[in-house]
Amino acid sequence: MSSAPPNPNHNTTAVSGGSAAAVSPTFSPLYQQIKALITKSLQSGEWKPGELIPSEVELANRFKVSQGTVRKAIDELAAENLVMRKQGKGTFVATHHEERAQFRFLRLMPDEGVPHPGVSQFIEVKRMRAPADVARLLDLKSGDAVIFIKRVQHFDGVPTIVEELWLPGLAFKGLTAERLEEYKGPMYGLFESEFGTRMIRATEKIRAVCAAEGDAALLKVAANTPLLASERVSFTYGDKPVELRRGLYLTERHHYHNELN
Amino acid sequence: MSSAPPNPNHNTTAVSGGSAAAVSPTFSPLYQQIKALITKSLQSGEWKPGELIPSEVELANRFKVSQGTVRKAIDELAAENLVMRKQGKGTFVATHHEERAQFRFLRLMPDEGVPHPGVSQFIEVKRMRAPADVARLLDLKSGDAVIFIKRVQHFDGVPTIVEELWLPGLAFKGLTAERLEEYKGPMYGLFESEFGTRMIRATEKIRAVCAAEGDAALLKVAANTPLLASERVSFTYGDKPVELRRGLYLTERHHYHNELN
DNA sequence: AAGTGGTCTAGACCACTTT
DNA sequence: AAGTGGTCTAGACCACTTC
Repeated sequence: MSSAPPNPNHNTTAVSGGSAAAVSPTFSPLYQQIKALITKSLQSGEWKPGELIPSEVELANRFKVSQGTVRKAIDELAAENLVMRKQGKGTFVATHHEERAQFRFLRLMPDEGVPHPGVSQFIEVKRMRAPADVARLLDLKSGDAVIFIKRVQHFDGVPTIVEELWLPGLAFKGLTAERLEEYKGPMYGLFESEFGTRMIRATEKIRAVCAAEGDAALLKVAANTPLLASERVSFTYGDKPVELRRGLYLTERHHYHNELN
Repeated sequence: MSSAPPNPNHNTTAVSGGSAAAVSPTFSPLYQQIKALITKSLQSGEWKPGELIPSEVELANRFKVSQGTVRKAIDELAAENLVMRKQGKGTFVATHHEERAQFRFLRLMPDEGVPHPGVSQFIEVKRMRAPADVARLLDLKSGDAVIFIKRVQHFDGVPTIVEELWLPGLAFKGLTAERLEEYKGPMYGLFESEFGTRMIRATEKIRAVCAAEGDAALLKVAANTPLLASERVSFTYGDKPVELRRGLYLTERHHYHNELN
């Protein structure tokens, strides 16, 4: 048989995405363009958390590139925990409804034994106007509507975390104390399923502080007990901040675990 | 011209490494075997930190595999920060003598401004016998010789970190207070250059504690000031623990920064 | 011009899962 | 048997660096 002609389809041209809109004139590698297109479909909800995305072969046909190029794009998405590959089955959209995803953001581990989910006690849930510092971190305007949540988390019956959360009011319309109370599982699962907002990345600042009287009472410890103070900002697709969480961790029977690579 | 015959060189056979000793009968993917061979050369010091390793083409010839397979092996080593690729130049053994490597393990950042290296004040350097807890973490026997170092680090003239280190005596023979004092730059650079021990990974446990009187005095703060307590174990090739570091961080003008992905 | 890593393609076969 | 991701090969050209 005769060989296929060499195909000089190189990266000075943007991908021609079937009938999709032409890609804007960025001249990044093809696989990065493909990655961006797939990310767009994830963001738009075309493929929902937990679902199977099209196979590599199908995506390669759709985008008119080789399977290897699609593979490299998906490899990076898998490395960023946006999708999960399962040999023989396919590639799935990542979800917070997973054993493994549970402890990706909460790094507080028990000194003894294996980590297991805590029990939430909601102290306060209300709508309010964003203070300046909250607005800045969430990329909102000062005074924009936000939802404020305060809760205590118990592990083995011991109150261990007291935390305050701020969420953009617009994206979390309809989030009430009742919804929170009745929901089983981690809050990120609720945010993902009910509000279509998936946290994919976060930055955290940690300090040591002394427990103020109110927080000490909630944690049932003496005032001035040393606590870990964490300020975490979580981001969804497009590096958009969508949650501010300020937590106080009691580290007498727990520690914050980190891997440095 | 005639085409080259398809080459059914598949992964049920171990790599035949030229004149090197035959690989033990593990049946992992070829690129993992190549990765292990390259790691071995890194560990043995065949290529030293900062040096250029052989090109992908040369390694492919040496190991009798395709360039793509070598590439995949090196890709993973680069992701683990064992080597660094530079387009057009080659692949280099990672080193702690690098701007970028400086803040890979020390995550304490100033609240304002950019991070810059601290100034060390050595309090104590001595040889001693490993207490049980230190021995356990360093994978030594209780009573084995270790080197103990206590120092304070100052940032902008402000004492901010007091830390104690334990190193296996065997690997760090000849490490004295004088060597430490005269050495410019981060300790990991010294360990790498002078003792051939390169830290490649670490695990850290963090808690909040109250400053004891001695530590408070060193940091020039009131006793009972809340401090971040970090216990870090660093590992070299082969997941061998080679450093235990217990630090107390003053987090009044600094914070511990973490990225959650 | 030559050498390096970076991208892209095409095709083969393997390992795993489902039908 | 068919479909999926996983591995491996071979060859082409690009981008960057050095000579």
